[in-house]
Amino acid sequence: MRVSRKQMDANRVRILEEAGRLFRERGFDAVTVADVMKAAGLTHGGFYGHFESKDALIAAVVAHSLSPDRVATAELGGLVDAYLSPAHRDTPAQGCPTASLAGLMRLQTPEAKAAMASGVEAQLARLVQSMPAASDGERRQAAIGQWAAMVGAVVLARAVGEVPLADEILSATRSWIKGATETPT
Amino acid sequence: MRVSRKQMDANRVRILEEAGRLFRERGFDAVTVADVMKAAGLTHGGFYGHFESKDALIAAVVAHSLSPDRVATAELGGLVDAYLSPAHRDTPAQGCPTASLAGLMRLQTPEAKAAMASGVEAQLARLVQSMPAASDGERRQAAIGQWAAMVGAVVLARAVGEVPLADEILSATRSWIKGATETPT
DNA sequence: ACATATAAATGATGATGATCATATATGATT
DNA sequence: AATCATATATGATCATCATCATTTATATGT
Repeated sequence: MRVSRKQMDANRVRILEEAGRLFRERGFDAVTVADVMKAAGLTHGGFYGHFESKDALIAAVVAHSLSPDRVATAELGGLVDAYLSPAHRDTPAQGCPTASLAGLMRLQTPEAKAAMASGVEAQLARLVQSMPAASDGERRQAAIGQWAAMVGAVVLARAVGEVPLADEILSATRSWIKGATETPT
Repeated sequence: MRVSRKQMDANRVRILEEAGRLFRERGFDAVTVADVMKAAGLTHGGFYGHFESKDALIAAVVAHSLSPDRVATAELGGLVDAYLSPAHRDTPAQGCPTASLAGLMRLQTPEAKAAMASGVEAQLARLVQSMPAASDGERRQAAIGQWAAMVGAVVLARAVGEVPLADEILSATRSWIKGATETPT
C-alpha cells in the first residue's frame, strides 16, 4: 500500500540506518536484503523501489554512515581513549563505521569505495582541527598517522577474538599515540 | 583416483596456498570451494577429503598464512617503507596476510580468530626484535603501535579506492611513524 | 600379482538469497 | 468524492554454492 511522500522518505532513512547497523555488526555479505527490510519494519519486495540493487544500498549506506553531520558528534571529544576502549571494540554496531567497514571496503564496488573516500576525507579534515598547533602540513600528517593507528588497532583487536592480546593492542596503541603526539617532530 | 600419501600432502598444501592467495585477493565469501580446488588443480568433490568445511579451511589458511616460517622472509627488512608502499597496497594477493585479512576476521569463526591471534602474536614477537633499544615493555608497546598504524594505513588506503588520498595515507603514515620512532618516549 | 583401502572425479541435492512480476491499498490530484 | 499514481506486500524465479553420494582408478600391504 502506498504511503505518503514524507513517510517514504522516512522509510528510506530507516533502511539506511538499519542497514548501517546490520552491516557494521555482521558485514555486507551476511546481511540479506530481507534482513534489512525487516529491521526497517518493511517487507523485502519494496526494497527495489528505494534502491537499484544491494550494491547501490551498500554505497548509499557508506555515504550516509560517514556523512559529516552524522559522525561529528561521536568522533570528536576524548577521541583517542574512547576509540581505543574495550567498549568500542566490543560494540561494532554502535561504533565508528570506519573501524567496522574499512576492512571490507576493498572488496566493494568503485562507487562504494568512492563514498568511503569522501567520508574519510571529511573525517580527516575534522581530525586535523584537533591536532596540537603546528604547520598545516604537519597537522594533517599527524592526523592521518594517528587515525591509521586507531583504525588499525581496533581492526586488529577485533580480529584476534577474546584473548588478552585484544586488550593489549588497545592499551599499547593508546600509549604509543600519546607518546608520539607529545613530541611533535 | 587415489594418489600417493606424499602427493596428497602436497595437494593439501597446494589447497592452502591457493586458498590463501584467493582469500587475500577476493575475501572469504567471494571465493568458492570450487574456485579453490580448481586453482589447486583439482575438482571440487575432493575438498571434503581434506577439510571438514569451508570454515575449517579458512581457519587452516589463516594459521598457515601467518605461520612464522612463512612470514619471516617477507615481514622483516626495510619493513615500514615496503609495507607502506603503493606496490604493497596494490597487490593484496601477494602482500601481508594480516593487511588483507584482518579486516575480515571479526566475522569469522572463533577458531579462525584464534588462529589469527597466534599469528599476530608471533608477528609481534618478531617485530619487537627490530625496535630500537629500550626496555622490553617499551619495545613491545612501540611494536604494537607501529604495527597497528601500518595495518590501519594499508586497510584505509585500500578502502578508498584509486584516489590521491590513498597515496597520501601511506606517505603520511610513513612519516608519522618515523617521527614517533625517532623520539622514543 | 592380488585384494583392499582410499583420494579424487563426477554428478546430485537443498538451501539461500538477489531480483522481479503482480496484486493491493492508500496518498495525491482534480 | 472519484480517479489515478505508486509504495508496499506477496509470491515467484533463477542462479549460486556448500555439502554429500557414488563411482573410478590407483596406491599400499600381503
